[in-house]
Amino acid sequence: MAPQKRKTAGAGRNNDTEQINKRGKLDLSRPHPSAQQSENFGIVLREFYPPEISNERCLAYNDGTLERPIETLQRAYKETADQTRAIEANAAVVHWFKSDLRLHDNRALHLAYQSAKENNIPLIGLYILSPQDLTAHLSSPARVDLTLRTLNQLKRDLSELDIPLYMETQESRKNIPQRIVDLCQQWGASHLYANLEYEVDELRREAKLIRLCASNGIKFETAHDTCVVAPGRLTSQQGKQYAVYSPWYRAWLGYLNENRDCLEPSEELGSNPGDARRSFNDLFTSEVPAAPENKQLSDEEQRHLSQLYPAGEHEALRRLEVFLEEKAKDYADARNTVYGQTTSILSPYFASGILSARTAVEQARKANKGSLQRGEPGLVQWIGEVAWRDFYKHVLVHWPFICMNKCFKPEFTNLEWEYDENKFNMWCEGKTGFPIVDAAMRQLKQDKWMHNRTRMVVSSFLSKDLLIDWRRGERYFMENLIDGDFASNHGGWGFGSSTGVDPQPYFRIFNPLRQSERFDPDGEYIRKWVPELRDIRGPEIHEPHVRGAEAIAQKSGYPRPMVDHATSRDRALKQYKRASENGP
DNA sequence: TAAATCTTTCG
DNA sequence: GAAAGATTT
Repeated sequence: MAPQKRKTAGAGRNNDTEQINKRGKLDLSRPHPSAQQSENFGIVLREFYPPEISNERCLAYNDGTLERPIETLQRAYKETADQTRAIEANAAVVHWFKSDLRLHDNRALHLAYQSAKENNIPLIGLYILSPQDLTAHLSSPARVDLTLRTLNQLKRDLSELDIPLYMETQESRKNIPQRIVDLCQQWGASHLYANLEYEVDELRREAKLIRLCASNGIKFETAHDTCVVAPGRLTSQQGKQYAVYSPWYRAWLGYLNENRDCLEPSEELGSNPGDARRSFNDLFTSEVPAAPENKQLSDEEQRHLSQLYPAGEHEALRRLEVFLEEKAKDYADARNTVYGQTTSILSPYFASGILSARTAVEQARKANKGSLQRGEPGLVQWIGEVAWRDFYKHVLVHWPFICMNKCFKPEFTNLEWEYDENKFNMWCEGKTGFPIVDAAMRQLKQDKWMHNRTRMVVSSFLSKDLLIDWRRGERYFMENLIDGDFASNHGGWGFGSSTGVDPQPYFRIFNPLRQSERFDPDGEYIRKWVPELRDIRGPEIHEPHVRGAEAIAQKSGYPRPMVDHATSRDRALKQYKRASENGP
């Protein structure tokens, strides 16, 4: 056996250099060494995922000779095709709502409706809340609350079309496929529809459901819906998945210009094709489930959040319209200004599927006189931001191992992150002594949302200035954000910490002070979120302790900077450089 | 979608 | 010696 070059010594380190081939690409034919790093990331790994997800199961997704979850699903369809070909519709058609909580422009719902119409049978909506799922996926109480509030509206809107929405709680996620089959059989439904979610657990669950349905005489059809361009559609000339946004974006634009039907919204639903009031009357009284105990908001939070983010797709469509009419023209210039409503704040609605990304892009295109890439700079830029959402979902489908606590760039797996609870808590609580960072973290804590610019600032601060494992920040965001979406959140953290696909280069380290001066020039954002500094009027607010506002800061108890940025910057450069030279 | 530092240019 | 430009991290 060829001798292996000795890398950084250290307990639990795997020094296998063959993992990375000469082009620096991940060798997918063998387990990734980071999978054996559970000692290093022990606290993270155990906290992130339930213990039944072992390292071995992580490896499967990482192994190119095995299959991706999307391929597991495709295989399930292939192998059950004979069983389902002959299935005929009988008493009802079911649409299973997941994170597609809308009637408008919903691909699978529309297919379900068409199927019901062709067979003159009732359409039934189904929603299952799984507390175990919510816990495993770190769904924030705010997002759960928005979901439940939206279900109330969805139920009303469906009811007006005489379509019932049956909702229930299933404690264990494992039981969901069987429960769905049971319900279908109870209702005499032989056709089930749902939109795909692309996370590993979800795709594997759906693959199981396809087989379970097939063996029980039910045809389960899934649709690509959440992305404007379905994952897998865009590959480079060499047939590879893009790992850089810009070329991917050009391909995305090209594809949409060639395939205009991708942007066509699904037809509006009419009233229930079958008489559900007669056959399924009791389903109309189904109540929205309660939030699980660990996902509850206080009354005050609930009031606050339902004011900030009113539920339902009518609100989402209204916001879209207002944004496109009033804000979009300034968006290109104003979007980085962190104070005031310069952005659309549609992310909570995208994340839970209350608004269709397709509708959003199509409406923006129309507002831009039919062009996706030329014309009004604000509209073009905004379409590009919605495209980032597609990009990160495509990345997730192609490299599903990112679902398993892996960063995209393996060389940064072994970076010597800090795990200092105290420092981490100072970041969480917005007590770092860097006004722009603290303002952002407090905005997150109270509004459960943060401006995109400050997401980059605080993620850079955590991973570069504090050198704390970016996964802790990723997790904290998921636990708090009302718009928490795995792919976008992971993508954003990978970008900010320079460990992801198309990241900013590791030596591109934000200077919190410079960011503050550029994007909150008048200090209004800081003044809004950091009351200790409210009385500081001038530019010293960005750096109170060294700009002559020390007295105010001290009196109000605003903390001194917890680190020296220049020193931290040097340390981060050194560590990142070392990790990138040493490899995984 | 960076910032720091080094180098050149101009008055 | 400021400001613009190029290079480095």
